[in-house]
Amino acid sequence: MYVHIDCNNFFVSCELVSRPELRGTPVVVANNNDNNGGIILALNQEAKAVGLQRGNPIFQVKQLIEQQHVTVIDVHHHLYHDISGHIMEEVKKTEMVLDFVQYSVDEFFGYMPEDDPALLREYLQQLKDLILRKTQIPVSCGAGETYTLAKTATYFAKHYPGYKGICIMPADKRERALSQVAVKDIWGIGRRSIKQISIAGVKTALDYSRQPEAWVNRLFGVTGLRTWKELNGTPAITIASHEKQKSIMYSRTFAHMTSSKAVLLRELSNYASSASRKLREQKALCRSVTLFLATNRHRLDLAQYHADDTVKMNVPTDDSTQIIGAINLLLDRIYKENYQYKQAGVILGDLIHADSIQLDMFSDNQIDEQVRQKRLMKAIDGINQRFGRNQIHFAIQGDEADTSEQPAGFMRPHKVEDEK
DNA sequence: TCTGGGGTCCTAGGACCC
DNA sequence: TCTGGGGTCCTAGGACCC
Repeated sequence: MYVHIDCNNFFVSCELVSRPELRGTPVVVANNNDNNGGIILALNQEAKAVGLQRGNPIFQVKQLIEQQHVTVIDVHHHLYHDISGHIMEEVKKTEMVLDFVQYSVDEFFGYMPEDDPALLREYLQQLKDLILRKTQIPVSCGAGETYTLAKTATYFAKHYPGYKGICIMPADKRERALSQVAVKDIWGIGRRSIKQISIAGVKTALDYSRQPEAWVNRLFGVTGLRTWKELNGTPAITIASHEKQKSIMYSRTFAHMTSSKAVLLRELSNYASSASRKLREQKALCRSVTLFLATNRHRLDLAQYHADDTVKMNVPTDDSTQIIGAINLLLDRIYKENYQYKQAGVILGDLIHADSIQLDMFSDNQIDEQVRQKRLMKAIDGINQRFGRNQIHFAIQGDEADTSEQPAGFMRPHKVEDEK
């Protein structure tokens, strides 16, 4: 059967690893917390119990947070990325799950060549225990005949305490289970489709699965059809592995708006640097670099401007120097003065696996140059891994480069010249 | 005046997911 | 005052080709 593993309240669970004293108290993770801005990105059961919800803007629930003594923690995306990778490794090492792939930062899919519900439950319990022991992250697990059914099983595991975090949904229990899932809770049926679905009197996942194929196809196209097949026990969805990822994005909403080109360039150079590092981690190369800028869409009193542009790379690259260079060029092309920018980002697209590059396409000089650059990138990544993120970086990234993960007591270099 | 029948590739926008 | 940061796939329409 297909299996699905979902981390519980993932961002908060990650933060609680280093702050165990907060266990049992309401905790939320939010972005741009220092500015009192931002929204709730994740929360634990205790925080849900006092009435908070994912997506609440902090300023709207300020009072509730103070009254209920809720701890608000700033988001640390790379911590979650690292812990996620750790879980991935630990599960892979057991060799209990085939085709184990990461679906999102807190979710995994795989396949277990086993039909017996009792045995499956036992295996998943072993994995759940292992993950908790090795990473201190609690997870919920589901198993079913397809990815969609496995994920639905996890939904039961999370919502009904009786399952104790693990739910197996064999074929003979499928219809009964689906009759208890509202159609809005089906994976693949979004908000926009719900209206049309309710008009037809479809209320549960079972109702949906029993609609005629032609009806599903007409209203929701091939994607709706795939979900329909999966609910009926026929695998129709593939989960792409990490190696086949098609783009890498790095973007941020600023705590404070800026119209300064210099500030944007510094920020974007940092994003380009982080995105390039991710690229190298995945052993991938990009063939296009995109930059986008946006003003604050909530500020209707201010002039609005959204822009993006892309450059194609002549030679596929994972080189920070080249990617930062492209960003420089793109910013020149789309930057306009007199706008208050709130958000900006970098997208590396058209990814290919590094092995597939053909070196003999280039002249000897280019190969020399490429080899030198590769060594440089490797050295930079090595130093940063050892001494802390962004300890060594490009001058254009500025001295305010992300310092959030530096080991305590380690001094940053003061002069840009030193870093060369 | 009348204006084919095929194909590919690219892009923008929409819908979905976490 | 203050409203996230990632991703995927599908479709329609335009440019271009024979």
